[in-house]
Amino acid sequence: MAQLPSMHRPNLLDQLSPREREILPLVAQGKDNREIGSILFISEKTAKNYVTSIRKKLGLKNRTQIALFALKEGIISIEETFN
Amino acid sequence: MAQLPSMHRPNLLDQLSPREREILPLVAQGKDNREIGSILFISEKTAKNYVTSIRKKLGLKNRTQIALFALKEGIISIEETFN
DNA sequence: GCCTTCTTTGTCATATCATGTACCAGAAGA
DNA sequence: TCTTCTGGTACATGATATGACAAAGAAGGC
Repeated sequence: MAQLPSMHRPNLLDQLSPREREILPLVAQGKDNREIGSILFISEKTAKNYVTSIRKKLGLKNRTQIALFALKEGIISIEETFN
Repeated sequence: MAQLPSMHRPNLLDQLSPREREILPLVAQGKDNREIGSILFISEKTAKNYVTSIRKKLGLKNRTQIALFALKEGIISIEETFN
């Protein structure tokens, strides 16, 4: 049986702060830390900290897995990625 | 109108060598170079080189974009990723 | 068939840059 | 007080740029 994107397990996404939920789709679209920083007007270092925090909270190994997670959860659709 | 995964543009995938086509889905599943190396019994360095070559041939910036590309093209499905 | 010549492929290496890991700390606000 | 947002340092690991070389195959002429 299929899993609807909106019905998560005990809700990993709720563990993310509002700002982290802003970062997540940008990572998932294939953007690097420098790009994320300039989009949100924060430093690359801060962007990096958010990505690390997201990754740890979601229990993932790298930012590619963050992207795949976001797609699985329906946070972004494949059409809204890079090009 | 929707685009079928099997009808590519002038076929980017044909530019990839057989070995590169083996590497591509592994990248797309969120695996790092060390994992790819041990799966294919080659060194991490060699895996690294293949990923670079794939990325350049496909005109992408990083391995997250490789993953997103592979999903768009239907080379892998979201279900066959990491966990 | 045999001998070049060119190209592709697969392999590994070194060097540099990006990302990840592990913290810390101040400001602002609920 | 507690969380969130922000930026930072220091170091480890992963990713990217580039070079190199051997093996194998295609293509052609002799």
